Amino acid sequence: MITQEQRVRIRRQLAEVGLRATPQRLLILAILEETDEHLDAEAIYERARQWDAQISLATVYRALAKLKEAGLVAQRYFARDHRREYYEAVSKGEHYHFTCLGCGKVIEVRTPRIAQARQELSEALGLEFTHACICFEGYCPECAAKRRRGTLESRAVPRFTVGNGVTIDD
Amino acid sequence: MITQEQRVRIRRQLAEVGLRATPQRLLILAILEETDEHLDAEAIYERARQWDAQISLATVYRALAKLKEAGLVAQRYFARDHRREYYEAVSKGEHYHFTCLGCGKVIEVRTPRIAQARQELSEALGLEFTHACICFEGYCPECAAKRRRGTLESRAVPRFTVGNGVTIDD
DNA sequence: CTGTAATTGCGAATCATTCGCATCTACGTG
DNA sequence: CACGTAGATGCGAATGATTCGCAATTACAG
Ligand SMILES: [Mn+2]
Ligand SMILES: [Mn+2]
Ligand SMILES: [Zn+2]
Ligand SMILES: [Zn+2]
Repeated sequence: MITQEQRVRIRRQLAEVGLRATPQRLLILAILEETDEHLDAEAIYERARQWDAQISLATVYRALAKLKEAGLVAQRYFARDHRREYYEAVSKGEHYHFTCLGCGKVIEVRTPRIAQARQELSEALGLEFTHACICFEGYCPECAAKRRRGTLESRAVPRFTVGNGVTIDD
Repeated sequence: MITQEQRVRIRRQLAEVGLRATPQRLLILAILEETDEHLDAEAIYERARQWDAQISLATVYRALAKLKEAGLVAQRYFARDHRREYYEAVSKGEHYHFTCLGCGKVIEVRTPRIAQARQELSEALGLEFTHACICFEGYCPECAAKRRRGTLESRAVPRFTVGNGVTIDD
């Protein structure tokens, strides 16, 4: 499932940021780079186990912390549950997330407004931004319609699959 | 400390949103409305105890959940620790937060760009926004300067006091 | 090939928040 | 202004994602 050239590329990425290329880290990074979903530690652990039956959940957590610190993966929070952390490869590019409270779908969105806000606030106040945690929530078009009609089952379990991205340009 | 007219006003606010006016809720709302800080459940509990020695931490949590649901208080997350929830009265108005990773100070900022992003994304995608969790982090001017000079003690404990707000207008 | 600091796996610990349950109470009704 | 009841409270125990301690292993610079 993990090609040789993928392995080589990831190995190089790790070297570039000064992280030891352990098989666990290679695996975790490969998992995150080949999916379009947003995974939490548990889900990554489940997938990793299929390749390395011995890997430990604590290792997954520690690897994610290192990869995040090194800028190779991004940690995200979705909707109301900020106790559970999700991860995705930063190679997917800068974007934000909208979570549907009806069906749990996560829609990736792109807009220059956030960067613009950072820029303006930075100039006005001398602040030095390093990070912004942005998460939107509400209802996707389908669930919004159902809700207006009163056909939305009140507490759909958030499944956090990923929807189509859209770009607002400047 | 809680004036008679304050009590009456809060009682009316609760009635308007259909919540029973229990003394615990009155107290918690009064505490949140008279401070400029952002308090977590524990901090609210400590302050509330000075007026009602019997109040329970669980009640503080349940009251905050109701008050939030009713739109009287807002829940916030700051910087990296999204496991701890902070609260403030919504009567303070719409604004966002920047947390300094050096000194822990929270600076309130106002910018129309977020609402603009919501508006544009809403039109482009048919999304119905109900909420946005926005938190910025980085370094305040003082800590940024220290950091460039290498004089910033690496791990200042976040204290989450509040700094001056600033408005970027449209 | 070697030495060493970094990493791993395992299980136990954390700790903010939520729950269960028996007891109260706010408040609409007659 | 009692009454009845849905809704609140206080207490302590449970939850559950994440973190830690420690002994054994391993990546990799020299
Ligand atoms: Mn994403
Ligand atoms: Mn604030
Ligand atoms: Zn939906
Ligand atoms: Zn600072």
